[in-house]
Amino acid sequence: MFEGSQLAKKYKIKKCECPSGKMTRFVEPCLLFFLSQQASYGYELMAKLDGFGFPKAKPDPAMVYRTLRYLEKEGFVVSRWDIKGGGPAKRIYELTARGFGLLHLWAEGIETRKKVLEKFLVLYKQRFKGTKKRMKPAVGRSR
Amino acid sequence: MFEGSQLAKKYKIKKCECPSGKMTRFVEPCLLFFLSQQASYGYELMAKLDGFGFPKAKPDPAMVYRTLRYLEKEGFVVSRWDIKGGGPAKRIYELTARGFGLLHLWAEGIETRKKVLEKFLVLYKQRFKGTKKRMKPAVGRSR
DNA sequence: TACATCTATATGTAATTAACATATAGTATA
DNA sequence: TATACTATATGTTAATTACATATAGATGTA
Repeated sequence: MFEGSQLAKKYKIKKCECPSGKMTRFVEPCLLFFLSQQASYGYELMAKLDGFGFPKAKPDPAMVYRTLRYLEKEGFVVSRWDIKGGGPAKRIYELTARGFGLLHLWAEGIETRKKVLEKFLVLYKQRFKGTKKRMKPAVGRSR
Repeated sequence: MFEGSQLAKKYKIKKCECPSGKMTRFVEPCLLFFLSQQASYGYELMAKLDGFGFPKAKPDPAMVYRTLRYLEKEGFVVSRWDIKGGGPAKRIYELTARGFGLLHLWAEGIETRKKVLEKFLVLYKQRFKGTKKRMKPAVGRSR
């Protein structure tokens, strides 16, 4: 996400020191949402995630498949095998009523998250507007 | 964050199953931002975090102190002891030029995160507008 | 037909990050 | 002199992600 960034180069901040591009447990709500649109299976859901504009280039298959199994174990989705179509058998997942409930809950949480990030960005832009983003350390302290 | 939520009750979703209120590594950029305003120390920074509208009620002292030591180890902040003021000695932190760089990098990352969350919410609202948020599972599948 | 490639699902393990618990100690106040 | 508050810090467990690898059917192609 930040590799090759101009800022990272400027301040000699290596990749490993950079803020991670993780979106904590964001795969789960995405899967729930996709399944709320229509039943689907792991491989296809992975492709949808790929086009979602994730920070990380590629979604991890492990995350997708394990999350789906977890959701089924907890009763948020149900699955059945599809051996009709071409290629290897697919495990088709469908969202249950509880699954819809979880999705709505996630949406509330994501709304909150977004607001917190927005608040940060408002304060940040306020603090640095007009500057060249290379402020000297502030002197003195609070109280 | 979701305990006591109407939705959670409605769908019998227990606390432990709920999406976590975590904001991955969000303490770090907040500390950097506060220090970009003025030098400060752990206990005071913790209080500022508290008022930031975090999903979790109280910030974890362990996170704050450990993050500050990490930032110093990596050269993003420098510290000195303050034994003048009342109460126990305080370790005052100041942001370095590299620290400012890291903050700007974080701001870029947070902007990206926010956009991803926004995208999710737009699609979600589009999908469920007008419904009572209790949709029956979709039938049929893709292709 | 043999081989590579694509589709599809799945698990094992290491690394990262957060959460919870606890220790230490100086200062203020009741 | 106990109690609460301020202040910093570390040890350990739990949660979550990242990376590696296994399996296997179907399809294309040399």
